[in-house]
Amino acid sequence: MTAHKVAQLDSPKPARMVREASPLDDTAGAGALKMGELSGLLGYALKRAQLKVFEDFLRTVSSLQLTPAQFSVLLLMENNPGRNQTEIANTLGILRPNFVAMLDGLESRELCVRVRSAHDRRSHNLMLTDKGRTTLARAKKLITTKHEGRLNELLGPANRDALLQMLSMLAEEF
Amino acid sequence: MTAHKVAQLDSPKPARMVREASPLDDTAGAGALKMGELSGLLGYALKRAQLKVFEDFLRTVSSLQLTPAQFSVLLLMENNPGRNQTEIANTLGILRPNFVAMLDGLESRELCVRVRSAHDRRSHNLMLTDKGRTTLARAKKLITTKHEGRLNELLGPANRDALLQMLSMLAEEF
DNA sequence: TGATAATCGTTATGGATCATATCAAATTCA
DNA sequence: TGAATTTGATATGATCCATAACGATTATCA
Repeated sequence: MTAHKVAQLDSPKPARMVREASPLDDTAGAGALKMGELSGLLGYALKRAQLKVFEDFLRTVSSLQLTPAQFSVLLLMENNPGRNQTEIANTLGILRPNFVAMLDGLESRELCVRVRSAHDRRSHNLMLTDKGRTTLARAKKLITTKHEGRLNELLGPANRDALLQMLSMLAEEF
Repeated sequence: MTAHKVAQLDSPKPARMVREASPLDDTAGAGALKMGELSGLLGYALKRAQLKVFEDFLRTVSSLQLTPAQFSVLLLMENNPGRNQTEIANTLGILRPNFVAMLDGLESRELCVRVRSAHDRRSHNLMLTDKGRTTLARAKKLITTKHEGRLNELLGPANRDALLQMLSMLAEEF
C-alpha cells in the first residue's frame, strides 16, 4: 500500500531558525531564501503546479508533437464533430482571431479539416481526419497511462479525485 | 456551519443524454459542447483554475497596481533583504534577463532599490523602500482578507489546506 | 603574480500567448 | 430591401518566456 495522506506531511513545523539576516549585512544567509507568505498563497502554488504538470504533459506526448491546447482542440473536435471555429474556440477560452493560426497548424499537419458549411456558408465545420483520430487516440493513451498515471501515483486516487473536483469548482464558480 | 464537502458534489452522474450528434448533421446540437475526456484531465482543470485565481488576485490588488509576479518579488525582498537579482529571480523561476525590466518597473515606482554591493561590485543588493513596504503591507492585507478569504469561503478551510498541500507537492516533486 | 575562467547585470532578439480593432462575405432581421 | 449581426480572417500590439552575447568584476589556479 503506497501511503497517501495529505493531511500530515510537514506543514506547521514552527519554522526552524535559520540565522537572522541583518538588512545591512551583505553576506547574510548564503542558503535558500525565505519564501515568507508565498508558501501559503494558493495562487502561487497553483501556478507552479500548473507549470510542472504542463511540462510533464509536453514530455509525455512529445512523440506526437502536441501541446495541451492542441490536444484539447482535437478532443473537442472528436466529441463535437461538425462544430464551427467560434464554438470550439469559445468553449476552450480561445479568442477567434488566435484560433485561426492554431487551426492552420493542425490542418497543415492533416489532423483536421475545415469544411464550408452547407447551411451557413460563412462558417467552417471542423472535423478530425483519420490521421487526426489515430493521433488523438495515441495521445489519449499516453496521457492516461503515463501522465495521469504518474499523478495518480504521487497523489493517490482519492486525493487526485478530490484535487480535480476542487480545481473544477474553482474554474467554474470562482 | 457552511457545508464543505468535496467528496459528493456531482461527479459520477452517468452523463445525462443530450442528443446524439450525427457527424454529417450540420445542425447537430446547438447547445453546449461535450467536453469529453477534458473534464477528467487534471492539467486542464489546473490551468482554468489558475487563470480564475490570478484574475481575482489582479482585481483584488488593482488599487495597488500589482501583478502576482510583482507581489511575489516584493515579498521575497521583504523576507530576504539585501539579496541580489540572480538570487531573487532564481527562487521565483524568473530568468535573469527578464528580471531586469521587471525590476526597472518596480524601482521607477520607488517600491525598491538596487544598491551596489560593497563586497561584490558586480551585484546589486535589493531592498524595499518605505513606500514598497507599505504597499506590500496593503497588498498582503487585501490578499488575505479578500482574495484568500473568498477561496476559503468557497472551499472551506480544510479543503483549502488540503488543496494547497497537494499543489505544493506537485510543484516540488512532480 | 598574471592569465583564464566564472559570475553579475544587462542588452538584444525571437518565439509563444493573448487581446483588440477591423474587414469582407454571408446571414438575419426589421 | 436595407441595416445589423455573425463568421472567419488579417493586422497589430502587449506581455511572457527563452537564448545568446557583452562589459565589468571577481574567482581560480598555474
